[in-house]
Parts: sequence; structure tokens; C-alpha cells
Amino acid sequence: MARTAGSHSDITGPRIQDAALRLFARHGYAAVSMRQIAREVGVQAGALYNYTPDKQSLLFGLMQDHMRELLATWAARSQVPDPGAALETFTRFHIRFHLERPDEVFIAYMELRNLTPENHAAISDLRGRYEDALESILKRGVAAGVFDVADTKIATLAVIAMLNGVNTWYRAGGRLSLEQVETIYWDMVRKAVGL
Amino acid sequence: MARTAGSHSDITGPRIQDAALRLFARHGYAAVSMRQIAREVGVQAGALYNYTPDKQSLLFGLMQDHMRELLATWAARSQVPDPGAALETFTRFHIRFHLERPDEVFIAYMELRNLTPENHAAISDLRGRYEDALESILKRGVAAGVFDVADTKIATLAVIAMLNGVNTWYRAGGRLSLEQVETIYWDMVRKAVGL
DNA sequence: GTCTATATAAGGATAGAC
DNA sequence: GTCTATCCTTATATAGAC
Repeated sequence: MARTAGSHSDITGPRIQDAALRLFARHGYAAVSMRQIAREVGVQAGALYNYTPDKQSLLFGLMQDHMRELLATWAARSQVPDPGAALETFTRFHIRFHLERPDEVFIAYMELRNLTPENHAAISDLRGRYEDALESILKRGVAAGVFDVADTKIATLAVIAMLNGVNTWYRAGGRLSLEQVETIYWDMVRKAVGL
Repeated sequence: MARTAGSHSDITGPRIQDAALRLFARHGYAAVSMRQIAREVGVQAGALYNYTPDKQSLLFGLMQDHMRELLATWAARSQVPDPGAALETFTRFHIRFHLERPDEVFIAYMELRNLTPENHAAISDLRGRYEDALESILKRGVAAGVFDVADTKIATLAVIAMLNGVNTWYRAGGRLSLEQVETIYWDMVRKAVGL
């Protein structure tokens, strides 16, 4: 729909983020122009700069928001004492959270190299905190003697990489329900850590 | 080094591919200009078009060469009859092959969306063939009753995603040798399929 | 086969009117 | 807050000289 002149600060901001998110995920940050984003929102390119100082900040904001929400949502979960149960909770949480946000996840992984060094460090730090959440579960399981894991750091990265793969193929309405997918992956994770 | 005028068709072609590979992997296809590639090679931008019809063909060629070499190298391995041994062979082969070619692997996974639809289909087909190689091993193991895998298609994607993760963190000369990394991942794969 | 020069288009970002 | 207009830079790709 064509837009007419006027003041719309309350809705334009989120619409810019939505459009940038979708376009960055689909075509990549470098391949998307500010004019494309503006067209999607229904404003002229110059108007975008009322909401973001530049294109880089737009990308960084999307990634930072995503990582912060990931950490906050996980932290809000009541922590399960039993390592095995905690690992199952993490596995199912990770799959569900990521499948609900395919565009955010895609950007968070694919556009790291398009961040300035400072922004890259900030996002890497947030990602490291999330990895630590999983590794602490693995360490507890090893300490309790219920997990058989040779290297908790590598196992952490291996499990996350495996779970992230779901986003590359899962489509709602396909052969398997989300619940079934969660269970299949949990079965593999469980066995991989020797539980 | 600065280049002078002259005829160098025998060496310029490979040098263009090398430069494009490194630059695409580092900054992303869309973010790299033909001028950058030319500067890296030591020629003017126009000279590149003696070797490639356009930038897209340069990307496609790199990805196609990589996938074909992956398939050919795997096919050249004497196929192991025992499913468990075959899976170990695949796991160690995949890790080693991919760690030896970090730039090619990075591009093959990150730049799919920058391919034209025709080129995308061609690369996806090659990737599918590689996945089939692993899935056929898993199917044989399930049929022989030695693997415990709920869904061979998902297990295939899960294993490959897990193994690909190595490329994001492994650096030669680090805490672990390549042999140790292979063994740690093989241990997780082995357990994940119930072997 | 490479160079210089250029056609043609698009990019990020800003200025000033409304 | 948005628009129009524009500055300035860069992009892919081609043409013709050497």
C-alpha cells in the first residue's frame, strides 16, 4: 500500500525492523539496500534515518535483540537440578525457540562477519554466554557421573550445531510434528552424551 | 606485487579463483567487488572478464568445484562393508576434508542464497548426493540391526550439521590435534546412532 | 591478455522544505 | 516525521587501444 505524508513514529520503527529482518534473512545484509527496506515499509529511504543512525546499527540491533531474548527466555526457566532432565529441557527449548524465529536465527549466524569489530565482539559475548549455559549442564552431568563426555566444550558446540541444523530443513505442516522432531533430536543428544 | 602489461592466461585464471575464494569467504559474496578481486590478483577489473562471464559464474564455479571434489574424493574411497566401520570412515573423512578447505566449505554453506535459481538447484543436487552417501550407511546399519536410529533422514542431517560445526572453532595448533578431534566427534556420532 | 576509459546503475547518507 | 532532491562513492560490465 502506498503511504502518504504524516507522522507515524510509533509504528514505523517496528515496521522498519520487521522489514530489515525479513530482507536481511532472505537476501543477506550486504545485498539489501536501504531503499529496498524503505520500499517494503512504505516510506522514502531518507526517513529510515529517523530510526537508525546507519545500516550497521540496524543489523546490530536485530542481532542483539535476538540474543538477549534468547538468554532472557532461557534464564527465566526454572532451572532443573537433575542434569539429564536439564539437558532434555535445554534441547527442547533450543529447538522450539529457534524454530519460532527462523529469520532471527539465520541472521544471527550468517551476518556475524558484516558486523564492525566492536559489534561482533558484543554478539560473540552473548553467544558465549548461551554456550556456557549448556556447558554448565554437561559439566554437572559429568561431575555427577551420569554423562559420558570426553570434552564438555566440544560437546557443547557439537550439540548446538546439531540442533541448529533443524532450522535448515524443518517446515511446519511437514512429515513430522514439532513434538516429534524434539523427541528425535533429544534421543540423539541423550545417547551422544552417554545417558 | 604490481603487475605489468602482458599475457599470463596460464596463471591469472587460478589466481582469480584463489582471490575470489578468499575474499568471498572473508567478506561475503555481495560485499566483495570485482575491483577488489582484481586488486588482489594484480590486474585491472576489466581483465577479470577474460576468465569469467560475470561475478555469479565465479561464485558458482567455486561452489561446484568444491562439491564435485567432495563427492569424487568420497567415491574414491574403497567402500567399507561393515556399517559401523563405514560410519567411522565417513566421520573422519568429513572432518578432515572440511578442515582442509575452510574457505570452500564456508562459501558452500553461506552463499547458497546468492546463487541464481538454476545454479542453486545444481549445488543443492550435489549436496543431496553427499547426504545420500551418509544416509545409505545409516540405512544399512539399521537394516543390519547394529544402529538404533529413529529417522535416517534426520539423523543424516543431524550428523552432518554436528560435524560441520568443527569448522567454526577448530584451529591448527590448538589444544587438540586433528586426530583427537576426529576421535571425540566419532565417539559422539557412534553413541548417537546407538553403536 | 591487459589496459584505460566509460556507460549505466545503484549504493549510503544528508539537507532543507513542509 | 516524512518528503524530495542531491552529494558523493561505488558497483558490474563493456569498448577499443595496445
